[in-house]
Amino acid sequence: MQLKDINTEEKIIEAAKNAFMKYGLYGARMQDIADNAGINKALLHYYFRNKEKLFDYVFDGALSKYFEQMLVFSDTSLPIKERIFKYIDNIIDFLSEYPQMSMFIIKEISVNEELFYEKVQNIKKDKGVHLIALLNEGMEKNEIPMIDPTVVMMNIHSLCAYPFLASPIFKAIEKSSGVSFHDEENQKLKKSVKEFVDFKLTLNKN
Amino acid sequence: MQLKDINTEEKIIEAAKNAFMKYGLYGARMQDIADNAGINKALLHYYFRNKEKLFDYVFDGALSKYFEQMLVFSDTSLPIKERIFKYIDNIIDFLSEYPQMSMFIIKEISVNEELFYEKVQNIKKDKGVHLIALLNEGMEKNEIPMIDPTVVMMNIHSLCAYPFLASPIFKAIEKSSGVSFHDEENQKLKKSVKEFVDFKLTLNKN
DNA sequence: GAATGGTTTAACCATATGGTTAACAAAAGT
DNA sequence: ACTTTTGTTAACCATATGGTTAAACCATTC
Repeated sequence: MQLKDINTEEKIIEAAKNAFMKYGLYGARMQDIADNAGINKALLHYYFRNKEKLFDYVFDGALSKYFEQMLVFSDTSLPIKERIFKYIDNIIDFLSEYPQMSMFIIKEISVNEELFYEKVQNIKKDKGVHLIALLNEGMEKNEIPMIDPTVVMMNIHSLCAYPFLASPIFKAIEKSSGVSFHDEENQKLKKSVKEFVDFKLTLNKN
Repeated sequence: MQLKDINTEEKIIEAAKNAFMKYGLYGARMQDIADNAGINKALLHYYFRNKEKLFDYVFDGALSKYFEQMLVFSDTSLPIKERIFKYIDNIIDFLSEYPQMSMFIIKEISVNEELFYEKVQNIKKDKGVHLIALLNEGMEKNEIPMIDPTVVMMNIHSLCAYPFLASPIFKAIEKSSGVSFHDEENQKLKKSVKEFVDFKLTLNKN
């Protein structure tokens, strides 16, 4: 029974994840989720009470996983740049495994920004420092050169995340076949982002 | 009458744009679109026949505008790097004016990648060269150093587009107040992307 | 004023949608 | 073996949804 219990709930979560990622909260259909989970629709309500709660559960899980990749920013045993490098490795590996994750988060933000902001404060309260704070710390400690932390923060996140979001755009527009994100492409992407970080954050350039 | 005719159609398109950008094809509601356009719902069908055709009209318009920003890649009166710089100016100005545009395109791709691919071929057939071809041309002409065109193409698009997509993420996660994209922020973003292009594409680095 | 073409409206339609309910089945507890 | 608890199902419900229809309205032309 316990095994069965977990299987039904997990089936629902998996199907819901796919549906919400693709169609969003308002576009996803409960009957479709049930069909894809191989269960009766009433079970969605038995386990998760309503559509919104199911969505919240799935979305909160996605956000938590996303923030986990940033924990390394707090790792004071590493120098600033190492932390950033490690984050780059983390986030690219993570997004390669869950390519839809950024899309999911970004899509839902555009629908309900205020709710998102609230969720982030709740989930993030114990998730360590952010990249801007880290960059500011690096400048104070003279570990990195003077830069605009906001712009560099945006640049780094952009370089890491956008390729996964825009992979189909690249395919269609640039007729590029090299954007399927296997290990080799991930390594290239990581390397290029780290080169950028070196370019921006190496002290001996000044 | 002609004036009146244009106004109703434009009202519909504007309201539809907002709704589809926010909720997608399946999440947006025709009654909401009509309400926000200040018209009777039956008019949506009178002018655009059905939801999908209305969506196609809006989405095709968005794609066309997006591709217009890339026309500069074909401008053979400019050296390679100038074309890329001009594209950076174009796309950042464009996305600053229509911040939801990338979101719209990316969101819909994730729902229907095949249809998107088809549309791109249709719309793009006379829209000039792409960035990868341009980078390859630059390397052949020895205007730029040897680079991986796919990776650099991804980097440039990422740096230009992601900040507009992820602005609310940055606000919530990084508690950054400097991500509202007025002229000053745009100039900073343009400058940082061009610095990256210089870093990657300047010959005397080799 | 009547005819014409275009625009707009309210009512209507068939189906879809998220959610509820009662009955039944299976598992756990005594 | 019986009772209680948990899980599942099919049917049902009230409302929402995209779309249709016929009539009314509007503006222009003759």
